Amino acid sequence: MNLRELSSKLGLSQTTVSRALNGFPEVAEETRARVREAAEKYGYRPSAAARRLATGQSGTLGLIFPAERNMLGDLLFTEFLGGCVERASLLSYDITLGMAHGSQSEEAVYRRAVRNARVDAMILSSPVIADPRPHLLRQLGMPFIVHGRTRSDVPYAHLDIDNEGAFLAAAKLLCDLGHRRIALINGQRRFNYAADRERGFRAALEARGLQPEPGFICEDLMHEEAGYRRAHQLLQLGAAMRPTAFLCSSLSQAQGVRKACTESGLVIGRDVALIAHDDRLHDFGAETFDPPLTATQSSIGDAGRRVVELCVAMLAQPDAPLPQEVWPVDLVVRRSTMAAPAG
Amino acid sequence: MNLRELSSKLGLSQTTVSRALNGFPEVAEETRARVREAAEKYGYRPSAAARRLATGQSGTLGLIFPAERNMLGDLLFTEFLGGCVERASLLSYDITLGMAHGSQSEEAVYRRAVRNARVDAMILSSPVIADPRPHLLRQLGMPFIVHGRTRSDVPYAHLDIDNEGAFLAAAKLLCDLGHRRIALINGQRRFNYAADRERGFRAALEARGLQPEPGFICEDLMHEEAGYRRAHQLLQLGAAMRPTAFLCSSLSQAQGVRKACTESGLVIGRDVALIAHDDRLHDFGAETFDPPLTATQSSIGDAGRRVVELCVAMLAQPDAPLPQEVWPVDLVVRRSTMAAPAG
DNA sequence: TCTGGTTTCCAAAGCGCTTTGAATAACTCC
DNA sequence: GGAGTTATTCAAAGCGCTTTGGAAACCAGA
Repeated sequence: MNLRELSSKLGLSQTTVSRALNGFPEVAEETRARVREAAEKYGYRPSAAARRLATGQSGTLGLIFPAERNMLGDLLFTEFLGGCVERASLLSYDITLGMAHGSQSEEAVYRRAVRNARVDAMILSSPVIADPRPHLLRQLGMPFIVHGRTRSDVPYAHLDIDNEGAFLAAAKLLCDLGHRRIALINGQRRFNYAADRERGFRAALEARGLQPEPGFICEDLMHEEAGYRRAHQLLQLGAAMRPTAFLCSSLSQAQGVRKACTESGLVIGRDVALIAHDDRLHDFGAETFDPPLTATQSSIGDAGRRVVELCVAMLAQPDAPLPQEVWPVDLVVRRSTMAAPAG
Repeated sequence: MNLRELSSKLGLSQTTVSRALNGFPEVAEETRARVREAAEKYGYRPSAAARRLATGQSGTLGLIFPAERNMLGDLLFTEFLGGCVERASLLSYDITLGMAHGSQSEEAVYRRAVRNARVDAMILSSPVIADPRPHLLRQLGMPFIVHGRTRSDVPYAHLDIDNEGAFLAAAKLLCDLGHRRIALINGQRRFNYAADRERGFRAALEARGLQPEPGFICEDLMHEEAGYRRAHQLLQLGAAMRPTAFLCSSLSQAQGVRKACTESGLVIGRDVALIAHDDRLHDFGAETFDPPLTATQSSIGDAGRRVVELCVAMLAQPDAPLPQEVWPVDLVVRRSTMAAPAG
């Protein structure tokens, strides 16, 4: 059942039927109701392909697999992706995935994706500090939005969380609890979010007149093993030198830290304070940690949903100013933080 | 630059240019070369939308997020998805993702995806034992291929690994090493792959004249914590009763088992034998386990790549018999298995 | 009754490709 | 040299929708 058949059944022109269905104002409400009813009755579904050809819009957003993959990174990506897909389907958009294969450079992947022109816009995730992709896409004329931020000399659409503010607040809290030797177990420094977190961390110490101890700022992957390894090493320093508090970039890292502490006979929330960033993965939250974890938290799934919303809005209003959102991050105090042990 | 412009520049008809570019035989090789060159020179890219409308094919495969999500489940899905996307892009296909949102039933998601008809075929992952989706899609006239198998009264396209054979072989190996008390830490039983593995496990014991001990067959999630919890519980049984060997459905579970063993003062490969299934995630393999793990292994990423190949082949030859592949699974013996301790 | 303004609907022109059915050119073979 | 092939190329008809530029119908006011 296509538009022509439907309109002939109704005794109306294709124009009118099309407009009735798409909510244009110049069709009488009564007619619209009749058309809607008939469309329902005959199970009419407009052809996506035809609409795409006619409008020049594909109704599709593109997302490229991050060039670097690792377990927890994948997990965060999946959660973000899930949010994107969910909201996109609500807005009648598709999400299609691209990926670098073999020897292809990331740039080539983006170029190809744009050339093939099967997407109306792209979503960029995991930007590094000076990410080349915004410049590239801008040059290629492809609308895009970044999940995160990066260095750029021109404005670009983005949604990010206030990583710097979050880690500033978390580190200040630790300082105010009397901690002087605080370790940061961060994500890999070349990613912008990790750089922001480090900056927040440093600023907090500085504001309290402290300096980070040498070796107390670590960058590593987002998994348990990394947290364990880093914490284990730092705890070897002996009671007078080792950190009394840890600030982690992910719950997984925090698990590793806890494990290392336990092995050293230290109890989180009594001997060692621990704060981590919690991305609110759907099956794993700081409140179910043992002990319940003080955390900076922000749902990465919500971010995916919002990114898609913004992206669609951007396409609808190409001349509107580029959306730029930075979400504040909650610091939720639970039982893993306490005053620094005396001495 | 579209087809009309290009062909007028060449002084050829659109037909000829189109055929030259798409490799039809009825165009002279010399003409084809000329056309190719001009296309390259002017950066001509055929419009996907127009092609879709003209051919009725969308050049897109659909994949729906598994209804149930959990960390390792997501990870396996991501790895599979990565394989799909990689191969699809090589074959000039797109992968679009769908997802259940909120109250929508899984069936509704599939129905909607089909109605919207934006995909040529769908890829089904994580089938349960009697999965309703093949029947549904068949009825809706949507081509599909299943990654895994399920109960069905009609043939359907699929690619699976021989889970039953793998666990049969693994369990036999353990029996032949003298183990009598072997525990199976499986995935959730309602998934077909888990049921297959259990069947293989039971068959191996039976073939050796053994019976599974009560409580030694567990089903659980695919993560470390589950492995730890199950193993910990079984190891409480005391030296004469507890398992001397474990067979796990994933490396993550195996990590948990190792942890539980260590806590009980047992060493893998000396006191307790351990075999796990290794899906060959790109950043985590049984050979880097400590100790290197005897494993049944099969790359889930390769499966994704192959599924896409088969799917595309199926679309190209709709009348060919449905592809049905079941891959044998290697059992690689490493250092985590040894003869059962005496007694 | 006529005018000017709304409201409602329509015919037709694309969008850029594939594909059908033919026409033309080039060869072969008697 | 003409009939019968074969190798090339082409014009035109879709694919199913959106959208432009009117046209028809209706209404109130003069």
